[in-house]
Amino acid sequence: MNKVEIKKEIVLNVAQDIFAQYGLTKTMIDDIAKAAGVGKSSIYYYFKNKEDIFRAVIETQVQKVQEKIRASINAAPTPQEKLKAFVISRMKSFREVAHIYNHVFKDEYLKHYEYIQKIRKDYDQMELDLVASILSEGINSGVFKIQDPSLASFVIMVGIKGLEYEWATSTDIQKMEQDTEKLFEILFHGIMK
Amino acid sequence: MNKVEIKKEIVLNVAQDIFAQYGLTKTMIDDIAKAAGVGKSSIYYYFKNKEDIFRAVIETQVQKVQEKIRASINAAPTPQEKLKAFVISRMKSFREVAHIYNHVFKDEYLKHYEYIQKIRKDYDQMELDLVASILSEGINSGVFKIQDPSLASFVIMVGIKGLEYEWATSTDIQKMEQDTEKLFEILFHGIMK
DNA sequence: TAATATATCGAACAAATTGTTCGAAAAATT
DNA sequence: AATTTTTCGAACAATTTGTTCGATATATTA
Repeated sequence: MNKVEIKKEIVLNVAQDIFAQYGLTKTMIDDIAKAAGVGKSSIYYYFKNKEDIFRAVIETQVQKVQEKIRASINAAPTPQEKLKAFVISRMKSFREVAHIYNHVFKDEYLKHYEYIQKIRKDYDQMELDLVASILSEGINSGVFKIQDPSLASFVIMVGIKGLEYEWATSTDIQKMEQDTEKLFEILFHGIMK
Repeated sequence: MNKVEIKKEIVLNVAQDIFAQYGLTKTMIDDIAKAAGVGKSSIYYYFKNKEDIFRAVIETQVQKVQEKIRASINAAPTPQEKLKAFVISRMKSFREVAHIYNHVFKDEYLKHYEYIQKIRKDYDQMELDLVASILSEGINSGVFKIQDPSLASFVIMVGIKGLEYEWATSTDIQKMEQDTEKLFEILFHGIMK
């Protein structure tokens, strides 16, 4: 990582915190510049404009969430446990980025419809593929009996998203994991051979 | 409370939340108006300007903190327990208004030096008087041996403020109360007859 | 009901804010 | 020493936003 990339990283890190607290519109370039310890105009040496920084922050966040989820799935041995790992890891990661998540998907989603929508859509598709691949693996190894994996993963994702609100308001992670366990107990007995 | 006062109260309540989150400068009149469900210009029927709302919010907060502290002192039977009640109640109240407290006394204290300084000064004086009166009561009832109550209360207040940072960063209220207990154990044995 | 007072808001404006550009000056590299 | 890379102050343009004002709606009073 060369010098420019390091500086970019620094700016991105402070921008992440400030955006998380204030959102896109209420964050000023000078806020970021001051926090990063550089002049306001220097920011434009690294990024095209404010939205460019915001986009980079969001993309970094999304990528980190993806990586965490993938890692926890890979660490799980069986398809059943992979599914559980996916749900729990997703839940935890979302809680970690809850602040910026609120700004992106609630406060200001109207103004920046286009590219936020695209990021969201891409992310949703990636999750769908992930779940579908877990299900396929389960079918191949003979533990799941599913006719249409992509349909099943769609249903699973819809279910998870339906629980999002409940998870967002709860503070007891252990209880959430227990609830997830219960959910999957029912789900597994519906699809297991 | 008449209609105007009720509306003022509503505006003040939403303004409190928004100021707590964004601070004075980053809060827009329209944010408050939208949250209160009124037109932007209607706000000016109730308040002179933005700072007027901010000042009212701060004053309300300060007053509520004062009331809580006074109530808990009155509920305590002995001077020793009144002192303890003061410290613990103050600590808890400050934690409750921590968000707005940060904005008022950290982020923007330079811009609005004059009246924030005055509010702070008045509040400090009130606390000083409160502690002094508790000490006086203790002296009169013969449980405290103090030459100069106002000097002693000044020292106590300085001590409490010195602990503020530690309290602000800690999340374990029970531990904080235990620490306070220890502090007062020492203090009491120094001043008790 | 008519008349008066109270309450609300849209539109417009002035002032301030702030994202962005640009050229010059450091700092680093060749 | 020359050239390239990096940084930033100052200025500008565009936007934002606090505030005003007159008109309209709603409530009150006579």
